[in-house]
Amino acid sequence: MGAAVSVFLSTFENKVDRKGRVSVPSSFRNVLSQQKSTGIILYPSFKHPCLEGSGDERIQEIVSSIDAIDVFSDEAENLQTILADAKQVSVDSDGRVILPHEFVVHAGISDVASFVGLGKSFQIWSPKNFSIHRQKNRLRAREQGATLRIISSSSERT
Amino acid sequence: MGAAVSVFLSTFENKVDRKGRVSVPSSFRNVLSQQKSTGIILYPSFKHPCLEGSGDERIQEIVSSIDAIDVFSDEAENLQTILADAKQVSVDSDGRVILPHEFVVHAGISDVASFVGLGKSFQIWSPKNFSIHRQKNRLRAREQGATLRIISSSSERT
DNA sequence: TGCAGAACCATAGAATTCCATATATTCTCC
DNA sequence: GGAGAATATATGGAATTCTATGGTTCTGCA
Repeated sequence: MGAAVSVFLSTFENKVDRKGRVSVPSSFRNVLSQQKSTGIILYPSFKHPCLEGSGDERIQEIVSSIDAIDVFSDEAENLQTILADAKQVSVDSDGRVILPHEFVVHAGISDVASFVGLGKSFQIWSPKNFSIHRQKNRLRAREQGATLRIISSSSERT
Repeated sequence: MGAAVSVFLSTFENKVDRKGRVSVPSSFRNVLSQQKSTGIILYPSFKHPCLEGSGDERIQEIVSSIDAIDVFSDEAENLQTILADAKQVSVDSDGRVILPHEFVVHAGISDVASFVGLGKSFQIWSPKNFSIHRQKNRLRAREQGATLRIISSSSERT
């Protein structure tokens, strides 16, 4: 077991079997258990052909956000859309989850899924789409000199 | 049984049979039983061609809201309209409810109903109407960047 | 008695749990 | 430091349980 970091980090490629099962990277599972999450929340990204994932305690935050604003506002409906599209998947005793079929389709996943750590959350991609996405991001980051900004913003918190 | 999150989540399409019976998604039933609801409260949505649903303790909240505001205000009348239009339906031993005929008509439901989780409450749509509604919302959410806002707001915690 | 609603089976398919194994990684003891 | 043991991870498959759904019977009420 690597030294436990409390954030989702790095990228892992795992196989998706015929039933849609896929192992959650063990380091991700450690983060989840630290968060006391009993499961994982997944929802299709608005922006990209991938899935957004996080511990299920995140759902409480979304629900609270909805409560805090006008129930009939666009904003509330945006957040509700996430809830409507989201699914909770439970991690089985072998550390696997089942990717719902619609999600597999949305992300263009066939037999391999890339788990991409983003700190507080993570994404699930098809390796192919992710490598394209990654290359685009790197190019842009280099042009914009994002490195400095990232370092300074991450230093706010342990 | 997946680890239960105590909110209505995700979307399920279930069949409505000739008698108007339809299965309540099992995860919704879990939320309801956690709330100690003996039944479900349904009322037609003002805004959309769909039904609003929740556990029956939600009615208490609406009643309190009415008490809290000016009895003769428009808002009070809106809330009272909800009470007047609402119906309680009971969940049978197989986990099904019967959708009242007027409600089926209001929502344009024929033989399939979509149960849409919105956190503390849920909606029931005809799949067709819902897919239109959903697409509109997703487009708007994408433009308004709902995803980013959630991620950043949750990262302030803990 | 006839009808509508409720309770009661029955079952196919889906989802969850359990078991087995290959591979990689870490530990231990020499 | 290194060989082998013990552990952990990823992955495939089988067995079991749960859910959704159709049909039938029962019951109260007009």
